[in-house]
Amino acid sequence: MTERRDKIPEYDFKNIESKWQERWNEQRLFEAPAHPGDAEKFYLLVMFAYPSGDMHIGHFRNYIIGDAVARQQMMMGKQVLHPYGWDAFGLPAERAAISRNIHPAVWTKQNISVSGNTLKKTGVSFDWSREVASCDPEYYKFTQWMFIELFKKGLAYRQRGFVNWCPEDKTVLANEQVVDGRCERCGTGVEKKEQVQWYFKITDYANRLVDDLDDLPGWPDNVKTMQREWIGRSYGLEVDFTIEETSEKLPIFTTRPDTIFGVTFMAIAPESELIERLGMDPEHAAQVEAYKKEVAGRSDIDRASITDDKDGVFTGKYAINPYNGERVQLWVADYVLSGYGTGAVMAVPAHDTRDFAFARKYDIPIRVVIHPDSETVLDAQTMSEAFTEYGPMVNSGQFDGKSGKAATDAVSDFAENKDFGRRRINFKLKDWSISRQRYWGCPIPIIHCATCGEVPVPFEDLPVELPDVEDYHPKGRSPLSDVDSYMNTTCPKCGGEAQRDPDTMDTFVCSSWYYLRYLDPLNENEPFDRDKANAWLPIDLYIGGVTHATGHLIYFRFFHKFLYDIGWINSKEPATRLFNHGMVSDSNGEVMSKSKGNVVSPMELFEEHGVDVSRLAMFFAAPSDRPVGWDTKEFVTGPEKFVYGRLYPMVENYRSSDVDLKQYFKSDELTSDERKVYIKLNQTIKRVSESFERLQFNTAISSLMELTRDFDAVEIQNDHLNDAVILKTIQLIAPLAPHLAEEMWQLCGFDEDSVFKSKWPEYDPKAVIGDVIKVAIQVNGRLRGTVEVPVGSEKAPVEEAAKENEKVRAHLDGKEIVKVIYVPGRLLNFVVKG
RNA sequence: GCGAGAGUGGCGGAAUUGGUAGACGCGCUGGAUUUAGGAUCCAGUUCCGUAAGGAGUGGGGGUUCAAAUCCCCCCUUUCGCACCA
Repeated sequence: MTERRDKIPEYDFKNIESKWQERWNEQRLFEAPAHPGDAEKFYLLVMFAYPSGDMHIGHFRNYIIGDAVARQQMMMGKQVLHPYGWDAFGLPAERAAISRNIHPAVWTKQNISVSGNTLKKTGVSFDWSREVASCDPEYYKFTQWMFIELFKKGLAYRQRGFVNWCPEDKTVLANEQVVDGRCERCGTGVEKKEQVQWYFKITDYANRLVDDLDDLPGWPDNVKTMQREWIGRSYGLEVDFTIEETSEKLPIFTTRPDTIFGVTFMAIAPESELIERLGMDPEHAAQVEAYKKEVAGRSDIDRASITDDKDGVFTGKYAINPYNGERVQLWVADYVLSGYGTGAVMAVPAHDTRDFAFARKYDIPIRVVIHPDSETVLDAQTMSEAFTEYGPMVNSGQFDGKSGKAATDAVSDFAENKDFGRRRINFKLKDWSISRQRYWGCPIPIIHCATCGEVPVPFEDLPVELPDVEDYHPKGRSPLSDVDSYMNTTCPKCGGEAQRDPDTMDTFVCSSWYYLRYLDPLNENEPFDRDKANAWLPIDLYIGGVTHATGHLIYFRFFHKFLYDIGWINSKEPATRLFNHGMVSDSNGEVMSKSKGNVVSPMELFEEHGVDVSRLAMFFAAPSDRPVGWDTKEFVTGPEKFVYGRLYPMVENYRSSDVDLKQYFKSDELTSDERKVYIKLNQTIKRVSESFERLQFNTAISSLMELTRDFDAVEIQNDHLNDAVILKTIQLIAPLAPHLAEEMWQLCGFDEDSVFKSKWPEYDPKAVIGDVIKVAIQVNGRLRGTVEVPVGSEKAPVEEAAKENEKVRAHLDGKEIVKVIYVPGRLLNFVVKG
């Protein structure tokens, strides 16, 4: 090995990496044209990142996965678009800046530069000419444009309502940003607060967001399931009950109309305005008031944890069931959510778990109206839990005997005919709250005028620039509201004195359309040119973490559909294939964090082992969708030996035979060793190509290791074959170890053209199976030996050969052969008796 | 609690989707080289057994000539949802 290394220049990764990075840059190898042209297009997108201090090893993994795909697609002849940018507005940047006492703008800019440098050092094939940062006025000008377009269509509206308030960050959070009742960012318990907020009416798109998931076969099922559940569509019936004395209607939503004769009480949410209009007597009114106060003091965390213990208070009032005219008690109960359905429920203790618990606690009657089947009879007195399945209706007058869908339909039809009810679809998904009372975000482009109301800023005046303020600290109201020069303006409509909206937008708004801006990043007049955008859309592969399943990935589909509706793009879904990469943790499976001191920086890795060895090590550690517990020594050793001991030294063996890479070799022109290597080569091409389709680069690398090992083990006389193996190996490894491959490619004499301009190898279909094949011989399903037979052998000769085998014979002796099963090219199984 | 996924050597992980389980790599053992260490190379490495042979893909059952792979029950684990009427 040492003698070999003397002949070729040592692999000096530092110089070689920067050499090729410079060259790619000069040649603009990764810059995509405005239109893909005649070649098939491939839009590869990795989720852009928030620019924190520096790149994490998890980012490193994410980007090299995309990079490998991009480079291979390029070699497959596609016109690839692989852009990158920065999700630069938002709370984390602002909080970090505050703790360092640096202005968020300065801090963000610094970090974009630091992270950008690290990224450039990894040699990822991003088209940097399309780089965007969501905090640039040229970018957020069009975030504001998006807002106004939504506003014009009535899909952006302002409303007073209960919001999730994080007392630590002093801002409102979207439902998606509240996890287990806590702020996703800082972990503080979220409070309910009433406030005027801007909302995007994403619920208008709820049906399509669910239905169109069926048109996304390239999305992982778990993400689609999560989105379906998050949107939470349910079909049911809205029925108007009536409040006894006031005759006010009390609509409720139910998915179980077939249980409506079992209603024994009603419950309304403590937040419901209806409570005030009930006309309760003073005693009950006081109890209800006390209960409301108590509930208001409960945090979301408490509410979530008391799932078993339901409580509530009786109002002293009654409601009438329109089906049977019965009067039932009306309660106020915490377990009724004000934000879902009508904020009131009909309670059927016999057939609903929650109602059952409540009824038992407060001694409310339980009435059975569904039986499991016609034989089994339930007894309300002795039931230990609610029966929540479908079955024939009983005690339900004219509906008795009907069950399941027929029952639901009959009961629903009845209500619709009598006009006291209607079929309805309800969603768990709520409108997207986007106002943030923070400084570092995209200003909301609305002017509040006393006479004209909410007036959008005219396009000519966009962007509404975020003013440079002294004090950007959060104080519970937007810091912008204290900046008079910003707030005071004139109404674009009437010219009178008016005020700007003081809030900024949730960063998820900024990240909902960035993939479109990449398609025309310098356009000053439009968010993007329609032709350019449609030429590249949809995204062919979108790579990112599962964490965004119910947040970003729903918002971004919503935006895409909206833009489709208003005629800006002609695809209904933004991305045809989604890939979730696995996370990187430390070797104990723990998240890397500065406080634990277990952070592995990609830069350290590059310094010590070079970018390409680091890449190979990461790829080799696990398939891309699985988590990796990173251990530098364990993971790097193998790939490093492979590169220095086997792969790179191949170049020294190159014979400059001027081989045509399209040439296939015929059996009779090769020795048997050569034939073996040729077959191995083609099997490897096949396996590596398949590995790329599944993004399973670990198996790609292992087959390349096998190929180089087998190649080293034999003497190759045929110069063309020798060189073909070397060149194709370089091509196959190129997307995974790009600098190394370029260097080797050049050492083999390809001075002019990048290996990425060469054509991805195709395998010789006649050479993926050897001429001779090993067939396993089993007796009663257990392996007793193997025989070598020519490819395509019939059963009889294989059976003959098998019987020659001593061990096999030993197991056949004295037994009766009942059956012989032959799987051509695989195995032969004797089934024996006795 | 509900839903989805996963469980294969000491470790990361393979297995053409029902057909020779453990590819490839790490680690380990022995040997070669070396003043020594490191590095490198060769051989071995699922477990029990000197061997013949047997057992073996979380556990138990089943289908099949043949199961890591398909079916049923259970255990463990990861993730998501968690009063959605």
